[in-house]
Amino acid sequence: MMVESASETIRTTPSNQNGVSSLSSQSDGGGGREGGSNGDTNGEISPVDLLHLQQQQALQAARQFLLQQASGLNSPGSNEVKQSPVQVPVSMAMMSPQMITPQQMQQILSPPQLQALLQQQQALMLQQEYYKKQQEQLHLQLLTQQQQQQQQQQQQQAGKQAAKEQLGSKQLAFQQQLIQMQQLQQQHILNLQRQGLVPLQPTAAMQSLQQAMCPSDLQQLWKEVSGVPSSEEALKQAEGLDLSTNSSNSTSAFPKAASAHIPLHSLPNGQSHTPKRDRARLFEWISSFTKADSGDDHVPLYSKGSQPPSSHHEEHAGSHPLYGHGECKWPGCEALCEDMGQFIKHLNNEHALDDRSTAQCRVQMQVVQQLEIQLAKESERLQAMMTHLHMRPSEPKPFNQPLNLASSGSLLKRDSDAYPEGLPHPPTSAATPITPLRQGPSVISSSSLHTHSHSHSHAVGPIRRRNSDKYCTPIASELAQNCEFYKNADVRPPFTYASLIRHAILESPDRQLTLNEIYNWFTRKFAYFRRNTATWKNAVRHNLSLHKCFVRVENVKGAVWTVDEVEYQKRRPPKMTGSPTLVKNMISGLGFGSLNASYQAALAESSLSLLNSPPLVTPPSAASLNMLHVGHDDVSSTVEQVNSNGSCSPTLSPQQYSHPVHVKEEPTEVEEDSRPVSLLAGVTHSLPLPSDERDLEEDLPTEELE
DNA sequence: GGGTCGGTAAACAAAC
DNA sequence: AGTTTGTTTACCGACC
Repeated sequence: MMVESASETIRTTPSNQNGVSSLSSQSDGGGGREGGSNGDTNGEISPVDLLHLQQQQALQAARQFLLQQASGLNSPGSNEVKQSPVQVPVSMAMMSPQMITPQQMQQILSPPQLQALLQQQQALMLQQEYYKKQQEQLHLQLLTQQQQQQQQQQQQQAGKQAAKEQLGSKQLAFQQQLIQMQQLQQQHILNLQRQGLVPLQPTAAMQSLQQAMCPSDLQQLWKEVSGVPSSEEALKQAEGLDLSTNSSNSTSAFPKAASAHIPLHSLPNGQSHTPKRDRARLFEWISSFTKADSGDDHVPLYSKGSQPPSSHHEEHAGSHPLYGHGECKWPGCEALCEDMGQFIKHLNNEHALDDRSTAQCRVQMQVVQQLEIQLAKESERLQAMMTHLHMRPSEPKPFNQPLNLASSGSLLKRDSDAYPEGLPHPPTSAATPITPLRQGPSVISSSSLHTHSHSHSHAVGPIRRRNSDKYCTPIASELAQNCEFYKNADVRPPFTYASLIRHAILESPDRQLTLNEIYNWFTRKFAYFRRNTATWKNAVRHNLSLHKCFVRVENVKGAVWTVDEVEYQKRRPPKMTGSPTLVKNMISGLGFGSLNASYQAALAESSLSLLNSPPLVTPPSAASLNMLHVGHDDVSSTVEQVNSNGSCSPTLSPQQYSHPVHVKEEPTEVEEDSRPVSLLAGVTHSLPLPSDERDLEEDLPTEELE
């Protein structure tokens, strides 16, 4: 890594897109320096820098995250959901955080993971701030209240006993609130930090809600919930005892939800519309709602204990949906109640029908609604996935048909078209936080998934992921899913230059590109390649020349580069030619023998992120699955097949299209596609891992054709 | 420890 | 003349 960073600072080129390459600059000491001219190293902060920064933060979070995992940290008082702490490959978890460099992190974690971490961290920071404020406010209030009390006591000493008592009790309540607040905070922070691993928690739910709603919605919602002091509350406030409202934002009742993003816009109590007016109407509204959609109790979300759902708030003999583990499960409450009786009392006292309660109820309904929507979506997706997969076994060796070509493939293809050739592509949304929202959940990036063992050793910035490149990374799918990410985040893509180049070429309409077009493709697709142009361009050229699989073809207009698939395949020597059984074993092994654990972890993770990820985000789903089976290297299947307008016959063997030079024809490849099978095979019979996984990839195809 | 592979640096030449 | 493109060599680190 030293080498890399050093070299980066030293050379790099200013040149940018338009191929103004910089090779020349290398020789002349003067011209160099472009690093600066690139904008990233210069005084002002470029979008890229911002991204960098954010990535750093995310990485920090990731470290923390891993540390927690390693230490088996699990939320203490937590919920039923006993998530296994291992959601990340063990190897990663074992690493001591200090040993993980940002670059390692980048490579260890898939882009989606990074995104998630980033988001988490941001949310965490915001929350912490929020809590801090809350606490400060509470303390302040406590103090002032004490003063008031003292004054009152002095003034009207014996006088108003009653009033005093009232005050006292309120103060008590207040203190209790403070304590609760702290508890909440701690717990919530824990939750947040652990969210990547433990989904389906109140926090997660709230967060997803937040994310599902636009900030303004949330603001309004929270204003309604908290910002608007009711007439009674106003009174309390006069006494300095207000518990439910806080100066600026949100309420103490729902610190969790309020925190994360809202603070950004810190709702300055601008318009407190919807005053508590007629709570009667509110109540009506609510009850109509509950009738409408609550045949089922959603409450369980908040009841850590497994209380059998009892009909609406009816206090049942021994159980109540809002009561569990000696705590009140009213959102944000968690007051301790020794027994049911006490709880009922508490319920009636603290959560009576008032504005706050109704508002909270509304929020809860929103939460439920969101979750239901989400659930419906996910269910549907699951259904589709399952049906899709179940069909798989029937075609055990259909080479190439990576299951989901349709989805990822098409995506990918179009994507390329979207950009005019040679366009300088301004760092699109680089200025924004990595644009986590869109890409979302692709979660289990193949790389992360497959990178099990030695993956973390790619400490070095360089792509250098042999394994992934070889048999783990389906560039096509990975790119398809994370194309936005790579486009905007200054993260090095986990692919080798060769595979990237190949991808670029195959992705092109004619399956041939000029050098400059290749450059453009790189810069277009990867923010990372918008810097240090001299370096990577040199690498590209180097690769083009070095690898036989890249064939230079003289064209009318000059020279273009094409891919000789056969050669490309040769690069990795096929070890086992195919005994079907062997192959089969390999496949299964490939799919799951080695991946089993990580695969499952990834799966869990994916579902997790699903839950956590904002709906806005493209639903994770299919995509992630896609990667799983398309898990072969590079571009391959997706690109080829889809790209060729469906014209490509899946059954073609590499040999068949071996004309190096005029490529453009029907390409190809069948290669790796056997992977899909692997998924199934792996699932059904998880065999011991094969010795060398990559072989499969390449060999299969050939043999399959027979 | 040696081989392979991928990334990087750099020298050089030919073409533009 | 300067730049781009292409080739080649060398070195390093990671992985096997």
